[in-house]
Amino acid sequence: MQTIERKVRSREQTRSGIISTAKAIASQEGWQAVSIRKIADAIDYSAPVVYEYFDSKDVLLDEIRNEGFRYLYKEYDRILKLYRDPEKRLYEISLIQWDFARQQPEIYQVMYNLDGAYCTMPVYQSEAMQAVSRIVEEIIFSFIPKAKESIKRLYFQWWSASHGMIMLSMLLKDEQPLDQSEQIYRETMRRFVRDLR
Amino acid sequence: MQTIERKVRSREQTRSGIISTAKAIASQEGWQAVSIRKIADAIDYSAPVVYEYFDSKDVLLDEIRNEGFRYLYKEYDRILKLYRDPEKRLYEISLIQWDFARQQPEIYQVMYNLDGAYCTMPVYQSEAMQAVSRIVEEIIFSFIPKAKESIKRLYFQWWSASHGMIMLSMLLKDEQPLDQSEQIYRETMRRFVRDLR
DNA sequence: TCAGATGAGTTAACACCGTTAACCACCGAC
DNA sequence: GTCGGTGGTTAACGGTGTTAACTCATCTGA
Repeated sequence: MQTIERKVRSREQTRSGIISTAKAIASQEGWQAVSIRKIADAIDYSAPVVYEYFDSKDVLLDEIRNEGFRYLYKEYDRILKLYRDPEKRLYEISLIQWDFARQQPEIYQVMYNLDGAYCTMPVYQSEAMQAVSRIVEEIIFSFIPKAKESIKRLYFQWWSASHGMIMLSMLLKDEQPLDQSEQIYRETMRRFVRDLR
Repeated sequence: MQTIERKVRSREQTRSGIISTAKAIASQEGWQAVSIRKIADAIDYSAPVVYEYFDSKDVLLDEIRNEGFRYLYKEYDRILKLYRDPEKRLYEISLIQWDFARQQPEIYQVMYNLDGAYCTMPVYQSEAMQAVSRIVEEIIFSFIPKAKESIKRLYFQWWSASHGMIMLSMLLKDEQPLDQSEQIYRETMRRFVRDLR
């Protein structure tokens, strides 16, 4: 008789298999092409087993989205340990945001409901997203200790600047090479951080 | 026998009927809920007649998107006639962008493939979008006459700043009131325009 | 006036989608 | 040896975009 751990491990394996094939399909054919049946086929199961792991397609997408935010959190945390200067920290975090969107665009898409990816759950209610927000807000605070409202405002501006340019770069990538966009992005974020002083 | 004009007019009426009910459904239930059959029902036809007017759902969405860009173009043009100062012009255009996104979010969504709206045709190939780009680039040029590359770069930065903040404001509208976001938006765009000097 | 063409609109179908109910076969326990 | 649960299946429901085939009225030309 297989131990209970063994069963749990196997469950977690197929669960992460569902997630990673969903991401794989999205990466190759776009989120619009991701369907429960296609995922099930890819992992050699019938469609209903997917529902043993995720109540709906929506919560599957939500899980992938949260995975994305958790990944970002981890990376931001790494930067926190790597540098002490708040200016440097915020700039490096901006770069991570760029690299993430560039290397895993599907995840970035589902995080912001971009390009056919559509997840009903509101982003701002995601615990993982709030953790990410908190970490950046803390950096900004250590930078210029102001009232909470001001910090929120500055974070909103930083987020907008970063996300806006990333989104537009992806949108125009066939017109304006990504390397060029990256250069402008770096300069813009550097300027933003500098002007914070 | 009804004249040929009469027939053409009727055709154009049902055509614009299709477009406006698509927008109406999107406005009330989101783009995800927009289906050919639902549109057909609303205009008291069967589904296939929609295909007499639009080859596919995709080109219907593309038409709505282009309508959006044409509207923006018209508004920008109005500003051009209203003010002569390039600084004022660019700032006013930024405000139009905001009002447009706020008053007709469905259109804004389909223009940028946001929130479940998904149109395959690439935006940057839209003639209407390019006209909008040109008009803003010309304003920036009259501002600071530089090489074409620099203008494109500045336009990209302006567009990013505006679009990024608009998108995030919509995303966070239940957390951060839109009026507050608008205030920050105005200040940010004002600063952008000022720093251009 | 009557046959034929035209064209607007329909129904029915195909293949897919998310989701759920019903079922089946196996495997450990008593 | 029979029972219950567990992991998996098939089949179905209502919906999607899209197309082929059909109907039927109206207009055209002889």
